[in-house]
Amino acid sequence: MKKDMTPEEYLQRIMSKEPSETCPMRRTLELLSGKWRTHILYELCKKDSYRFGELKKALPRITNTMLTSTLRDLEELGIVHREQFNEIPPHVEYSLTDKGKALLPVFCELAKWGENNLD
Amino acid sequence: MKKDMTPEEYLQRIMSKEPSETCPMRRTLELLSGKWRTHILYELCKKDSYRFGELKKALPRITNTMLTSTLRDLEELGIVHREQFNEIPPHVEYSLTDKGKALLPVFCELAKWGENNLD
DNA sequence: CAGTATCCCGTCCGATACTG
DNA sequence: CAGTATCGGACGGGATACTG
Repeated sequence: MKKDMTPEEYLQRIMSKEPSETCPMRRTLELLSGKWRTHILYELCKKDSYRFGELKKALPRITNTMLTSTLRDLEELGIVHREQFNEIPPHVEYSLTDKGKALLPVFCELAKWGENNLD
Repeated sequence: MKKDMTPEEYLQRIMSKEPSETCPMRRTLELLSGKWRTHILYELCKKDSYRFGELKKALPRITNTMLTSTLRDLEELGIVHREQFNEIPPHVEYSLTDKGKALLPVFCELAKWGENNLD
């Protein structure tokens, strides 16, 4: 985005280029939909890496099943990296890939919106 | 956000202030979750106002039921404004409130992420 | 035109128990 | 510790028909 473009102008450019059905925005929104995806990603923003149990503690209402399957989905999308250490007891670490870290500005804007517009 | 803060620093500040369960971020993510909410909001960014049928055409896979109920939800949250003209045939216009327009930078960052990271 | 009203289905998701 | 396996239920969401 050129420095002299307002968000409006930038969006205008994006929107005008794309047919509505498969445009990047729709696909992006699709990627991030699902009950837990954004919550997990936000959590992963906070620290360099997380172990399974840490994530579970940070998101107390998620179940094992959902945490596992959502992490797998995000891994497959190239947003989350999973590193398995062959130790006993098992040891796995989750972190954001570069693609995942690129979401940081998104969360930043969401945070700002929340601060200014909630309640 | 002060001009000299990086997104990382800003997020760091947000995150450190808040207990994890009811923090603004979580509540914001909650607000925007649901299969159609972000799609409708993105659509509403494109033009000053939409009629019901226009939105339906722009989102061909949504059903009447879902469009109505999601719009009602967003109206209740103060994000969408509904204006009803008492004419025959009926005429209703939907637009973003100021709170809704404040989401523009979020969509902007999402668009950028999509451009750089899809495929 | 801008919706309701109904009925109904599939998948998402949770709870619980178990394991390498 | 970091998960699977299994089952079941709710509810998000679809299709269709109808209306002020």
